[in-house]
Amino acid sequence: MAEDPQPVRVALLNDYDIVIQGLARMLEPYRGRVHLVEFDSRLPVVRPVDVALYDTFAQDQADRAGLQDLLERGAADKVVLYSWNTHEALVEAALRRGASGYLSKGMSADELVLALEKVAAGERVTDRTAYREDDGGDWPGRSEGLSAREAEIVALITQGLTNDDITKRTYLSINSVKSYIRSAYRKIGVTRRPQAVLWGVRHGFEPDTLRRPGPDADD
Amino acid sequence: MAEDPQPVRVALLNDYDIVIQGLARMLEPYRGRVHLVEFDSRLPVVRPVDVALYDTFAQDQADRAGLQDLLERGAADKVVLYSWNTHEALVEAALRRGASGYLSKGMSADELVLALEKVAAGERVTDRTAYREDDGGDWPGRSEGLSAREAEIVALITQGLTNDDITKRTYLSINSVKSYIRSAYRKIGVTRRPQAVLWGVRHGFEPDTLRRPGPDADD
DNA sequence: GGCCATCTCACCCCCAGGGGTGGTGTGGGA
DNA sequence: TCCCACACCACCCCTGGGGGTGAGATGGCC
Repeated sequence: MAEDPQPVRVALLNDYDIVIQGLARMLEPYRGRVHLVEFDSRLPVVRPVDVALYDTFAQDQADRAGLQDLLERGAADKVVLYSWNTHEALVEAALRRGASGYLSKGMSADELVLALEKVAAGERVTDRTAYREDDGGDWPGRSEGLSAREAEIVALITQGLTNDDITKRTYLSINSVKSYIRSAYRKIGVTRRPQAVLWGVRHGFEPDTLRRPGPDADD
Repeated sequence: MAEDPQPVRVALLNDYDIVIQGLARMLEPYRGRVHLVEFDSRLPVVRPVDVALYDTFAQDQADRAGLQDLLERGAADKVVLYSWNTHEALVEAALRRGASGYLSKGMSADELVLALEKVAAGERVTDRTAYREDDGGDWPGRSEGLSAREAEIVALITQGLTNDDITKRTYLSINSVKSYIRSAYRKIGVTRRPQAVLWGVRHGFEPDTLRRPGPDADD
């Protein structure tokens, strides 16, 4: 490791600031190897970074979206997807669209940092470890008892998507989506979608539009 | 009129401040006869007034609600309903529940002021003039092209009510409710209820919780 | 081992909602 | 007179959504 003494400059991307904050907390112990330069929700990265880490919670899985839209010109040329959706087809689609890596949320923080370093060094890295909630990160609704998946479904409902839209966004079957809706509704105490939307609006499930410097920004 | 030189002290009540402001603008030219003392959204009247004028836009029509809950003890003992719902049964129910008057939004401002003066003088006043939008007042969504009735329906949707709930709140048939929904959705550019809820949240259709002194308050 | 949580999925049934069509009445403006 | 807007209503049909039941897999804890 002595051959790569420069920390990797990283931007964290997701539409929910709480998700970014959770990721930043996960990477906090590794600030000697990873510099957190910028956090962006629905805004492109403007500061120069080595890697943009895009958490796919409740948003495009990069199977359609243009990855280059995530970055201002010159900010970076490496985008890494960080997701719990690790279907092989999805991973391949993202790589075909120019992603420099596709990492599973099932990785430990240590593994994640190592993977970021590899990507910064020019490798293309993929990992499909099964996701488990113990592995760090944060999401809206966690303090209200929602699992990560339930929270993602509620976030997509709060964005106004139909169940069918949600199947396409999450790569789940309609039956799985309905199951998550059922369990989530029980936890948040609603029975109809308009109620769920209102609950989501009032509990931080609307996407943020926000750019913030990370602790290691040069500003 | 020389026999009643004291202006009537009035509080205006409705869950949407824009509705209160519209009503206040309507009464503005009559400030010599009507003192606007307090404006309350979802909070009880605390300042002493002669009459509390309760606009029923998108809320209980006082057919069930306790009118006394609208007032702090000692604030006033006269509540007047101001509504475009003028079914005879509804008027009677409200009077039975202690309302001191039931006034139609179809009245002119002049007529409204006269009626308030009568109520303050101890009379029980009812008016069932047919409603027309030209007659003053304001509502959320007006600048977006919604009629008063369409706006009320959208407000109730934004509050999370089902269509059946709305029939009970508005005294309309389910088919009328659906018709209003159709026309409102066309105007605001949505096709599903969750979208309508989000639109409503973003366009001032969530109820306010607010108490404000009127221009004539003694504070 | 059992239990629980989470993820994922299937199937059945019914309700809530929304598209469409059509209609009546009132009032105002050209 | 016609047209438009608004209020109000009916009926038809279909979609979107949500309740229920059941199942499988994994992992962690007692």
